[in-house]
Parts: sequence; structure tokens; C-alpha cells
Amino acid sequence: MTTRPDSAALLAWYDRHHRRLPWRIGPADRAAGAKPDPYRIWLSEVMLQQTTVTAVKPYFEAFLARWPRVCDLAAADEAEVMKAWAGLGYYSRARNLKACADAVAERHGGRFPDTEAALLALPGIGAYTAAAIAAIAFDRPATVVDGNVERVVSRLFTVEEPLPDAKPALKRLAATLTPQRRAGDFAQAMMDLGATLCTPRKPACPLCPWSEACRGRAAGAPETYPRRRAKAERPTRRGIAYVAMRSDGAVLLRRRPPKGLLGGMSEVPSTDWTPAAPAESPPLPGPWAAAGRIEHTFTHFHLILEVRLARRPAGDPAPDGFWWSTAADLAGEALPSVMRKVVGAAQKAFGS
DNA sequence: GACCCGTGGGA
DNA sequence: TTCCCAAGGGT
Repeated sequence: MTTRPDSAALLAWYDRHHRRLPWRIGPADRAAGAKPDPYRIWLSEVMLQQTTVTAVKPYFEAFLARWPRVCDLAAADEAEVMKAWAGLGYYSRARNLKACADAVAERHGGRFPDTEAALLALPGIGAYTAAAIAAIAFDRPATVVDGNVERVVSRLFTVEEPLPDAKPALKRLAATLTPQRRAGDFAQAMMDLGATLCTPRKPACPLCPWSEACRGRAAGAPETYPRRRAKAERPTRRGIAYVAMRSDGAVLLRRRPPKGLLGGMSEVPSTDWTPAAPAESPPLPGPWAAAGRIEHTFTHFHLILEVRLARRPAGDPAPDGFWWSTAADLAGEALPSVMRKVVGAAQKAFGS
């Protein structure tokens, strides 16, 4: 026998146990009249897409310090935004972030729209983010559904249909819980609940404000929800990366194509990444020496790169489409993590 | 709907 | 080590 989950009970829990986050206006501050800044809510929500709070915090602080308002971001160079995003992953988010800032500045007079439909029309804002901004920044009664909410709701109601097929049903169930007032706090409460108590493994049910209402707990196996379809295995691809390094430590870089994998980011030249081991095909004159190998796992494949090193004299000119990045500049380049591993392996071989 | 798109931490 | 997966969006 279970009772129905009560939004008031969750809000009361949130008032006592909510996390303090740099982009969040706490319930006490809000009650005292503090208003959330839509720019900060938007920036944090985009950064938090498929990304942990721990990873986001330093990037959020850096972006806010450098571009305090949406108009500052609209005035920035896209290349600078890409550099500042390097390491956070899913780089189309950075391109869309810039495009969204441009659209808000040009089409909306520098103010974010306050409805789900208008937000949804902006680049990089999908169903989740539109609802989150509408609820958190503008206190609209939008139903916010992310991975946490899907987990909480699937456990509350023992939803047997597997993800992703269950998404519409989970959203309908979540909508039945969303209150007309304090919808923003309610959304954040659901996410805090999922992040701190209703966790993927070993949920802390005795501490949960909804433990009496939870069918998953009553059934004895809440951690088995949500159900998921079996996922395909991750294939391995192989390639060879060529690092030209000058005697002063500068490295030859180029820009990747604007879209697709690591779109718009910088890279060391390499062969194609293919299932079979590729043949040597240096894009530049050698001689090339072995400099170890690195491995990196992307969302949908695992990559093994053999690293080659060529030593170049100081003053060596950069070929068309390339530039020399000095040892001092490397840290600030728009290099994705996999390329930082490649450069690191070359630097190790260079010193030995 | 299926597929593509990063990264790092925890178990 | 290996696997999971975190405040998803675009095409």
C-alpha cells in the first residue's frame, strides 16, 4: 500500500537539504526577493547537459568572470569561446552557446525569452533546457525531465517499459507531480533528490521524503529502475598521429572541420581513424620516430593512436593551414582531451 | 527513431 | 580493468 507522492513534501525536503551551487538562488534567498539571472541559469544548464556538477563548476566561474552578461558573450569571438570550452566535451554545445547568445542579443534585445516555446526555438536549447530555464529563471510551471527525474519517476511508479521508449510516459507521470507554484524549486528538488538520495546504485531510501509513496521501494528493488534496453558494444578505431615539435617546444596544429567529431577544435594531424590499423601516411616531411601510444574512449568508440614525433629547427615555417603553437600557448589552445594526450606523449618522447 | 557527439570520476 | 553514466541536443 503506497500513498501518492506529494510535491509539498519534496519542497519541504528541498528547503532543508538543497545543494548550494554557484548558479542557484536558494529558496530562502528567493523568498527574500532575490531573482535568478536567466543568463546564469542558461549558461549552467547548457554546461550541465550530460556533464557532472564537479566538471562544470570551474568552467562556469571562468565563463561568468570573462563574459558576465549575454551581450558580452555575443560580442566575443567564437574561437575564444571554443578555447574556453576545451576539455568540457560535446563541443557543438560551445558553438550553439555562441549562436544562442547572438540570437538573444539580436532578436530579443539582449533578454532571454520567458516561455518554453520561445526558448525551444533558440540554438542548443531542447525540451529539457527550455523547461528548466522557464521554471527556474521565470518560475513558470514547466515539467522538467532529465536523467534524474526519469530515475526518480520510474522508481516511484515502477515503470517497466525500458528507456528510451519510456520517455513520453515518464514525462506524463512527471507532469502529474509538478506543482503550479514553485515549479523551479520543484525541478531542482527532483534533480537534487536524484543526485543525492535516489542515486543509480544504492539509493538512500530511508532518508527520502517519498519513501512511503515509492512503489519501487515497496517492491524491494528500486535500484533496478529505470529499465534500459541493452546497449551496443563500443568498437575500437586506430590511427597514427604526427606531432611536429620545434626545438623550443612549439607544436604544429591545425583546425578541424566545423562540424562532426570535435568540430571546430584544434588538432595534431593524423591518419583517418579506422577499424583496421592504418598505413603510415605522414602529412608532412619527416623523419618520424615512434613516440608511444595513447588511448581515449569517446561516447560511441574507443580510439588507439600511435604517436609519431618529428624534430624541427627553430624558425621552421608553418605549412598552409597550420600554425606553430608555442609551449606557452598550448595550454590555451582549443585542444580536446584526446589531443592533449597526444601532445603529452610527444613531449615525453621529446625530452628523452 | 537511430545515430552522432566528450569527458572524467566512481565502483 | 572495465563498465557505467552525468541537469541532452542536433540531424
